[in-house]
Amino acid sequence: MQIPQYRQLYESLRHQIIAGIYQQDDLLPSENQLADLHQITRMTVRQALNELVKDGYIRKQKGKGSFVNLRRKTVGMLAFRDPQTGLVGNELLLQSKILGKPSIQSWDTPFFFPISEQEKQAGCIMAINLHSIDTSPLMLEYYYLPNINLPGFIMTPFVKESIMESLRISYHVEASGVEQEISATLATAQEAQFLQIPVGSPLVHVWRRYTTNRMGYYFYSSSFCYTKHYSLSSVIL
Amino acid sequence: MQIPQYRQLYESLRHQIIAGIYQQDDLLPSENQLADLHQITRMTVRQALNELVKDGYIRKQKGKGSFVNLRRKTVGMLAFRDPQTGLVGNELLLQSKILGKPSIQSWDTPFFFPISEQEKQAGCIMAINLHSIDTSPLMLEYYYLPNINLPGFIMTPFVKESIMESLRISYHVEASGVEQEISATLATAQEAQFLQIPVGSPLVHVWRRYTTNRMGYYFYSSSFCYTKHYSLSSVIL
DNA sequence: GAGTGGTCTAGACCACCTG
DNA sequence: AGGTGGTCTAGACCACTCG
Repeated sequence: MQIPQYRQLYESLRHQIIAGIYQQDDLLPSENQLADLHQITRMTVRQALNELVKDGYIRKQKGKGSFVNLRRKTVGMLAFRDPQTGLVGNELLLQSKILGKPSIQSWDTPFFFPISEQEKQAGCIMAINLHSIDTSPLMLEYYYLPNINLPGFIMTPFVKESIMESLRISYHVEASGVEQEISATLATAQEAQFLQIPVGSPLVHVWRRYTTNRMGYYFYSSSFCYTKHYSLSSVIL
Repeated sequence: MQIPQYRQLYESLRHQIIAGIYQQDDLLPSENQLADLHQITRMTVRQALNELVKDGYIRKQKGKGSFVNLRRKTVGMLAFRDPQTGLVGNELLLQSKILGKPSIQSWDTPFFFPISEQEKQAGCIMAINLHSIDTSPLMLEYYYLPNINLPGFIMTPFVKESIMESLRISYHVEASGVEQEISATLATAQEAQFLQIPVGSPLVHVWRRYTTNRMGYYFYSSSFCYTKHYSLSSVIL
């Protein structure tokens, strides 16, 4: 078996929800109906539906059924949101841009997160990403990648001007979880310059440590967010 | 059946993990062993273990087993953390205190979140909670509770000087999810006074909308966090 | 009363990991 | 080779919802 049956059903339903075939608060077929329809047992259907619940696509109610939920949880990532229009994340025209050339250097000591000996030996690829909406910068991100098994990273062109996308597409490294440390700071000269704001503006500072699909490989980021016009939103179940 | 068997096993294992009987990275008994031990089927054991995975108490690895994970995800809540010692949440001696008397008032207009007609009619219970570590204040929280089905709330003594605890113990209202909006601000005179910090200090400002186990009942909070010495941490899978 | 999701049983085969 | 977790089957009874 290549792809598990519950996964296929999950993807099928997920696709229909995203495509709008099932809409907000629509009632999905019952578990027994789905089981008959796909010629699988109800337990397998339940596994697919429970994954959809976990990922926020549907909600279940005993005695009634499974309903579509379009408000999805943002998995660890904070997404920008316009409090005026209510627009979130991808609905906004977010632009991403790599600043300068990524460089290989030694780790800052002390680094915010504890670094293993192997990571220290390997050195650190540092890259800077600036996210804007229209022409106004919102978030300045410093990425720190242990230089392990990423051949040619600093020479390879970036995908969609995004470090996360490049890791995913070019090296099949995907973030599977995030640990975040959040604080408030005042903009220094450098942050003020990149974000085109006055020195001393309040910024949300987020340190992140990403776990990945590559066992034992972590990477890190330090982000400065200007939240005067757009706040950071996250929905968690 | 009162309490499901998988829930009993979940609580039993969870208790043993918290109590330190199973420690970080310890190997739990295998699914088959747990099934034999508790005279239940493996599928029921798996449901218990999967809940533990979901709540971050253990991790599973195919071919090896289930391992204890003490780094738990903080469900929606941001927990304070001391970057020096690495202490998180309850390990720190966090003190909670209700400031003044809660009052029933009308909702601020406009309120940060959209308010339903029913919530507007009912009015709003406002209460202020201050969280400190030792004697230094860390977080100032304004709670906004729709005055629906909370008889005697403003007269009832609080449980552990905490609004969330009081809702849970006295009214069986429990938060099941959170939507957060995060921004950075500068401390006003009022925040500076409560938090005993200079006016103009950078603060993390968090607006929250809680979903609860009571269908259709939401409550809200607005928190100001002083992050100079302790950052806000959250781990999300 | 009929249908729904929640819980549970007693098996089975598989891919993965370790000795 | 033997044990582990991942997937799956074909049933069952229950509490809840609604007409």
